[in-house]
Amino acid sequence: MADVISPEVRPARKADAAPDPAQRPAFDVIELFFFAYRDFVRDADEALAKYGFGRAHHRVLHFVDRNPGLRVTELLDILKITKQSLGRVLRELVDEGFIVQKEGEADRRQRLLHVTERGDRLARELARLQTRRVSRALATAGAQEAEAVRRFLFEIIDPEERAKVAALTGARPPKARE
Amino acid sequence: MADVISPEVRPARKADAAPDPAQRPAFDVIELFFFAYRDFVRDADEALAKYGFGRAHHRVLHFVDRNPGLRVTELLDILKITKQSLGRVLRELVDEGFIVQKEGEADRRQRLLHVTERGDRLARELARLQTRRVSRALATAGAQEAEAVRRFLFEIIDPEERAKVAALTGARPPKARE
DNA sequence: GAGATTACGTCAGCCATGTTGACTTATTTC
DNA sequence: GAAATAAGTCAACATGGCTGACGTAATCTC
Repeated sequence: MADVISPEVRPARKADAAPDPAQRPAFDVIELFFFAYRDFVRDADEALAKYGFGRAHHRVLHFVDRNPGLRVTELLDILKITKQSLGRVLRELVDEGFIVQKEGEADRRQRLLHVTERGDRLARELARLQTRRVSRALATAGAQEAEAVRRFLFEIIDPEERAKVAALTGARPPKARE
Repeated sequence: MADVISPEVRPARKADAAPDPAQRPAFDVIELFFFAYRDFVRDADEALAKYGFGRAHHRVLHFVDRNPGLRVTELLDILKITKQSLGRVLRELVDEGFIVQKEGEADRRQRLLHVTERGDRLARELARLQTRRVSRALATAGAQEAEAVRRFLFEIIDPEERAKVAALTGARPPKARE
């Protein structure tokens, strides 16, 4: 391999110091976010592997556990994936007895999603693992700092999505903090 | 489909209120983290699509841009993926002229990674998009609150990884805050 | 009551990005 | 000179996204 060394080289590094601090790239937060998320999902991934499940199953199980009677359409809107993608993982969760679908009483087209006892156990075990990590990370934070973390995460979310997320998580509604 | 309604139903919801608040599941933070990350990567994903690139390319480009002369082994350790996975993505970035590899001077086995002018431009454009989102989210936060966010993200990371991340991001070193 | 719409499911095929395992080449280290 | 290291590559496979096209049952609307 003779052409490994290319004549085209990287220009000298630009100084990180831009005039306006708001315009200086937030490299630190960007990278921390990447590393934090990478490790955040790891606990659950390992636990899920025992069941032959993946991250996609976790998400479905989690939101169904937290929102019993959830409609399929609502779940699609939460996860922002297609019906076909959801279909696969949902079928597996139903087949393995973690989720059941109950016909809607008012609207019999609906297949309202509920976890089984088994599904509830797994969902809570996964939540426990992630809670342990979150609790440790917030252990040294005061109430105000913990609230600052929640607010930061909330405001990273697309503005049009916030009302929905607030309703789901119990976070304060958007714009309600002035 | 006659067996939609299963006899197995979900048990009555357990109250969220556990005795010890540290043991109560941190559903809010868990869910906010999921939604925040989902939207955080979206800006860049859209920009990358124009080049036929994906998230994997972004990660490589980002860390090479930030760490000129990075060794392949180091990059693998940062991304926590296999050599084969990286290989594909890296080859594409090299082929399209975003990254060049330079033989190490001290150790000629090394293929030190550098971005090209073009790679630098794209990396910075992507960083700009994510910085915009981060800046908005931190706009109402004070210095102490912004620091609380960084600390939270840092402490979500696996303890054994923190020293490395601190070195990369310039975050304060682990345990250095007492 | 007929027709449009909605809720849900499914078949088929494709793509991006991860994995394991085996092996090669060049170079450095001991 | 042998062993270890840095990097690359081939092949095969899994997961979880996607699009497009359809089907069925139920509800809504006029």
